[in-house]
Amino acid sequence: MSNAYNRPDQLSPELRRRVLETARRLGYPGPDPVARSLRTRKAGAVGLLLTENLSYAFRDPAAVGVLEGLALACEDAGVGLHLVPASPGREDVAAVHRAGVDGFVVYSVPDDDPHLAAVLERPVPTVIIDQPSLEGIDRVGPDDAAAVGKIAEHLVTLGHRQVGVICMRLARERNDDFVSPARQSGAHFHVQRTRLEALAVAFSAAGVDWAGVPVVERFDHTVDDGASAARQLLDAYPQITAVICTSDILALGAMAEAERRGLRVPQDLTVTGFDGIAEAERIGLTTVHQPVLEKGKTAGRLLLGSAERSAPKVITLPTELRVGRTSAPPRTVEEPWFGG
Amino acid sequence: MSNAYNRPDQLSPELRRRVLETARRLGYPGPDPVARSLRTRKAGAVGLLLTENLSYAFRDPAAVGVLEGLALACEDAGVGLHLVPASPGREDVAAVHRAGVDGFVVYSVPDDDPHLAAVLERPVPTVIIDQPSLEGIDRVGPDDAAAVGKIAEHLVTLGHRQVGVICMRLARERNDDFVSPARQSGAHFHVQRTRLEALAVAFSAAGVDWAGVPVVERFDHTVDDGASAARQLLDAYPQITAVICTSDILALGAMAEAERRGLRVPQDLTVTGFDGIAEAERIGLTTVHQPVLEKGKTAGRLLLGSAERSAPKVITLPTELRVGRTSAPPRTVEEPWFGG
DNA sequence: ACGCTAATGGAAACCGTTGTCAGATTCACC
DNA sequence: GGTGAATCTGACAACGGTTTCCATTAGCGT
Repeated sequence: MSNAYNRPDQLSPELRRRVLETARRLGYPGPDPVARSLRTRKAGAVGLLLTENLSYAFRDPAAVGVLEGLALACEDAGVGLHLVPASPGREDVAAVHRAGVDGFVVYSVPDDDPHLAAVLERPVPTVIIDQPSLEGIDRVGPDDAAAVGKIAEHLVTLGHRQVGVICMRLARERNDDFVSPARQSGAHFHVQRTRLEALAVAFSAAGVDWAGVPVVERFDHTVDDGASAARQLLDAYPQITAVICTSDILALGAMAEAERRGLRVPQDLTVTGFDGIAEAERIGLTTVHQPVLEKGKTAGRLLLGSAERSAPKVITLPTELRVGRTSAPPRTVEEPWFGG
Repeated sequence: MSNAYNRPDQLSPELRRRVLETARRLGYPGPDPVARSLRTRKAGAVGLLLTENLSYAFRDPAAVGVLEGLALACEDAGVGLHLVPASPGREDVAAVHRAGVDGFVVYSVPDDDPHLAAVLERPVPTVIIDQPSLEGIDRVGPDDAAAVGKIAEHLVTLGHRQVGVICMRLARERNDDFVSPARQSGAHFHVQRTRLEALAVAFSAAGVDWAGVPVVERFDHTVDDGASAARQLLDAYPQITAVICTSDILALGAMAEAERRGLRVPQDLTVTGFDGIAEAERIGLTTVHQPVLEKGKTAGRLLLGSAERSAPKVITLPTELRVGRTSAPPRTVEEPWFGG
């Protein structure tokens, strides 16, 4: 029976035809995939863990890009992509245990997430994206520190010294407010922590007191949240000349808020993003582009093409500063028209 | 052993502790999900079949919305979402057979797709989205005919009689060109066929000879393809006063092409879309909004909350005409300024 | 001390497939 | 007709859990 379905070459066409015909007559629906998986020890699927509000995962083009790249790699290999149900709130680690997969990709979860711990306990290969390095685990991601450094250098060169920052959530608990230094350095989202640290280093080097730089955090990752964060930031610190956002989505919101309050970008206010999504490019946002599709694809390939289970690999993706129409030198209030 | 993990109440805490401790000492990674699935006859996952270029699925916000809604429903139920690898080109039906899932959701595949046939052969419940009704299968989708009717009525009322149409792919083979009547009526993508038919009915009723209305098809579903389709359409039929697109993405492309050739929208050219994606709303595109998130969520609920396997359900979702800033009466060439 | 009941631990059956292996059958060819 | 190869058949043991069922034991009352 098994042969008729799986190895047509081992038996005569006539017999195969007869077997299949009989099977159909008996209403046999074909081999059970689960039983097959048990026997062959191959699930034919890779699990994707992203402990995020799904609204985040699907509404952020950067995240969708990663998803697409991963799905592409899976499709090439003919294996399924199993999205593990893991709400941020629910501590339902069981879903990780229940997933019949040959490996996991972990993307953008806080480093203290119990789901992540559960994945690491499973005896299957794992690749992490945009996460802090873990002993013996493959990793892929951009050099966030260097990428943010490019943005910082760009702004410093333009002359900005009074800047404000808008960032995504830093921990599992909500804090839609200004961020304390402790919360900054203790952030559980690797990407956000790294970017903030890199900004601190770069601006400190330029003589800016980082402790005086306001950082506003938003739990949800939407354009509207970016706008409200910008409002909060500019209400409290109107002297700011540049708003640095850790994602393009937030930057789009900041742009909207700038327009709302009559600030011209970039003449009155510089806004920068991060990721390089299509819409950012369309409107000419100054940002750092990272190859999100490649990120997902590379992770998938790493996981699936694991013929050589040799040393764990760490792949760093290139990033590129894209100077658009949203950054310019600050307005020189101290040096009026006769200055210079 | 099983009891120790799954039913702590059935055995003494002492024994449970001992069992778990021993398991840990032996490096036992917890129950194998596949074996468990085999025995319990529950895979804990639903399969999603969308035989499309993944670039389509992930780049069309409407499709992403469906995906998000479905993922949301799965998350609520604590089951995984298994994306079945099915490229449009590859006839790798095996992937459908190999998927260990408790049910399938089928979205936006041609009605003659072998993958779809393979899904229907599997002895698991299935819900189809935006597909032609099938005997005994749950279905969810908007009333496409009525929705398109609203657009048509809007345009007819405005006075448009010289219209052109841009639609998505109608069959599995590529045809980036004008569409013959035969291809229109024989389209294998249910949604597209229905929309074209509804347009034909509405405009015929308004006295327009549908056979004379040019329809341009694009295989890929991108803004650029929408633009190139508009170019092809307007090059051949410059007298057209309204371009009807069967998706917002294509409409965005048509807008870009209009701008490129110096046509003002809506004064010189009316453009309409379909779906009601966020970006369309942002720019004020006249379109028909359909609740894509609800579509996915409803499908998921239907599949998962199947306590009552009674009669197959068909759920029709509401649509809403959203008149934006891209539709207006046609320029009255025959009746200049003194007309009236 | 005895018998009954309830609680508990352990053994065995089962889920549906794949892989192997021995034995039976067919067929061709010498 | 005998031999060998090729092909087919049928049985059976895993895979790693869950579930049922039975035997054992403990607890309790008389």
